[in-house]
Amino acid sequence: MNEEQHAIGREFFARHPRVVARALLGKLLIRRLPSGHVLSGRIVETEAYLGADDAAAHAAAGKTQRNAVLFGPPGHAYVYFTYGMHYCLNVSCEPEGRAGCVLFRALDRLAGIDIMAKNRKITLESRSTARLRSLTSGPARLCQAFAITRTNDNGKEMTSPASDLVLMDDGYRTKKIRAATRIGITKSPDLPLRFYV
DNA sequence: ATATCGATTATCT
DNA sequence: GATAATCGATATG
Repeated sequence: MNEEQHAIGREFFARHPRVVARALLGKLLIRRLPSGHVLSGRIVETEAYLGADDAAAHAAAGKTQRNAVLFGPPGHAYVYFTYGMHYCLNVSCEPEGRAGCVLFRALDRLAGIDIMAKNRKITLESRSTARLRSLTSGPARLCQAFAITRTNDNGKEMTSPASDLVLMDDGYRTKKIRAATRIGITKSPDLPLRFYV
């Protein structure tokens, strides 16, 4: 554990999702498993989802049971289930009472690669780059690799070093960040709210 | 490498 | 009853 490494505080997330999505690139997602194993990955792709002014956002039509976390305090996990089989992870943004979040779309795997492969049910006998990349490239893939589910993780505090799902800053700075339109949405497709390294 | 398609169910209209 | 912030398989170039 690097001594420069620290959990990112709640204030970081109490901002506009567009700002947070960009700022999260290069940060670490850490997962502590009940077994004691630790998984980690560096964030390389995110998307921002806003509130009432963003038709593609789950929060667009107001608060429901499903999206309640988005209206709560910043820095908490919003995990939703979609397409009948996939989970996706977001972190809540904006001050409490206002909706917004950042979707995690891809990570560069760091620690715990063999466990990620097991969680993904992927064989790594040939450690091809494509095979390794497929562990955590995609919002539902990274959730499966990190064993993130709605029942276990929705609403979880992600700013406490003691949490088993934490965001950390280790001082790494990304080189070039690019912006583009978001993927897989039909409603507000033209907003440049996707960020990647 | 790119395109198309089926899977499978919680959530909302 | 329709849709979905996706993925993996299959087909084709």
